[in-house]
Amino acid sequence: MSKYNVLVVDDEDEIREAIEVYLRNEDIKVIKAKDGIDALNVLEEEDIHLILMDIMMPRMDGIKATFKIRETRNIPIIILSAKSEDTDKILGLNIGADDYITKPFNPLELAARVKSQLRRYISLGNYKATEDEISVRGLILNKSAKTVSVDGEELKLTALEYKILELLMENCGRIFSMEEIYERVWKEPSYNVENTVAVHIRRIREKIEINPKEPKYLKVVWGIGYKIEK
Amino acid sequence: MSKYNVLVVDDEDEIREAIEVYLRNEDIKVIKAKDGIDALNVLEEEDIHLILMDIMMPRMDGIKATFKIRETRNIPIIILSAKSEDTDKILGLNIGADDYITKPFNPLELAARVKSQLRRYISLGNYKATEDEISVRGLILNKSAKTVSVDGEELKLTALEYKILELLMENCGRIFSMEEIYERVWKEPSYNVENTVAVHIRRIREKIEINPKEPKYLKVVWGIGYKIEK
DNA sequence: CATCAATTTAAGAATTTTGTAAGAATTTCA
DNA sequence: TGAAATTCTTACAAAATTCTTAAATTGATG
Repeated sequence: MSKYNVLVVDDEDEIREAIEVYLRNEDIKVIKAKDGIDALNVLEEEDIHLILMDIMMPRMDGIKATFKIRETRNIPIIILSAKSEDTDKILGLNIGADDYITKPFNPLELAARVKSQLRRYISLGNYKATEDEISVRGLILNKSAKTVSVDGEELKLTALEYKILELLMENCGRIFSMEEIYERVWKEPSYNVENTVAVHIRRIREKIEINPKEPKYLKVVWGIGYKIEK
Repeated sequence: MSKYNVLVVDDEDEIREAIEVYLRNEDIKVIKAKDGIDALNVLEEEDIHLILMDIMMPRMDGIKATFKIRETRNIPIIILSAKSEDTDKILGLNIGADDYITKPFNPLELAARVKSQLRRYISLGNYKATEDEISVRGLILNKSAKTVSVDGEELKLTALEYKILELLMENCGRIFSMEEIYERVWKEPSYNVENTVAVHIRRIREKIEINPKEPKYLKVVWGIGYKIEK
C-alpha cells in the first residue's frame, strides 16, 4: 500500500487544484468533488482513505455531508473552512470530523495534517471500517439488509438479537462482557444485566448454532464474556 | 466504559489545572504530569486514553517524550505549544502526534479536539497498546483476544490463569516470587499464598507444557520464584 | 381492545472456576 | 546423608458464573 486516495470536496476549482499540487509527492492521489452529493457518489465508486471537506458548498454542504458519511463510514474527514470562529470548529468536530483547518491554510500544515490522519487510520489497520457484509465460517451478517444467514440459509433474528450479533461480529474475536454488551446495545442501565443478556445469547445461539449447547460461533469465555470465534 | 483518562503533561501548574477544569463534565478524568519522565511513569501505572503534551518542559521535553511513547504505544497525543510557527507544527505531527493546539487555546476548541481524538480512538476499538501479542518460543499470548496458544494450537485458560501468565509473559525472563504473583494478580491478602499460587502454576503448566514435570516455558527458580524462560 | 410477538424477570439447575488442605516429592545445605 | 525448606500434586469443597425454563410484562397491530 503506497498510494492513498484523498477526496477533496470543494466547489472552488482553484482550491481543489491547489490542494492537488500541495499533496503531490506525498504518495497521495487526489480525487475531486464539487459538493456533498458528488462526494457521496465518489465514495460509492472509489476506495477513499481520507476526505478534505469544505463547509460552504451548493446543494449539500460540508456539515450535512460529513454527517451523512459518518452514518455508515469511518474514514478520516478534515473540514476546510473560511470561518474561523470557534463555534464552527466545535460544530465541525462534533458532527464527526477528525480535524479542522481554516482557509487560507498553509500548504505544509495541510500536508502534515493529512499525513497525520492517514498514518493513524492506516496504522490502526481498519480502513475498511464499514464492510457491509461480515462473514465468519459460514455465518454471514449483512449490515445494510440487516439479515443473517448460516450456510446459506437465512435466519429470522429479532431487532435486539441482530444488534447483539452485529456488535459481536463487527468485533469478531474480541470478548465482550455482559455489562459491555448491555451498555452498547441497550444504552441504558439495568439491574438485571446478567439474566437479560444470558437469555438473549441463548436465543441467538438457538438460531445460529446447530447445537446450542456446543456453540461453534458464539462462544463464552468464562469469567470474562462472549465472543464470536474467528 | 464511560470515563476516559486524559494525561496532561505540562510543567505549569496553572495550565494543568485549567485543562482539568475545561475537561470537566466530559466524562474525562484528568491525570497530571510535570514533564516527560513523569509522563512515562504514569503511563506504566494508569490506563491512559489520550495525552495532552506540552513542548517546553524541564528534564524531558514534549518532542522527546512523544517519540519515546510512540516506540511502544499508539494512544492519541495532542501537542500543546506556545510556538505557532508551521515548522513546529510539522515537527510535532511527524514525530507521531495526532493533533496540535497552540497556546493560548480556546477551552471549547480544546475540549472538542480531545473528544474528537478520543472518539476516533475508541471507535476504532483498539485502545490497547500496540504490542498486542507476546511470543516466546512458540508460546503466544494475545492480549486483546485474551487467548494463548502453543505451537499454533489455542488453549483454554481460565481468567485467573490467563492473568498470571500475562504477568509472567509481559515480563518474560523476570522472576516473580509467589508473594509477588499473588499480590499483583489477586490484589488482596491471603494466608495461603504458597498453596494457592502453586496450584495455579500447576494448572497453567498442565495446559501450556507438553510435559508439566519438565516445564519448557514456566520454570521455577528454587527459593526465589517463577519465570517464563526466554 | 384483543392478539401476537418480543422482551424482561426471576429463580433454580448446571457448569466451571477457584480455594483449601495435606501429604508427596524435590532441592538445598550443613 | 539427613533435616529443613520449598515446591508439587491431588482430591474435594466452596464460590462464582453461566444456562435454562417458564411465567410476566411490554409494545405494536389490526
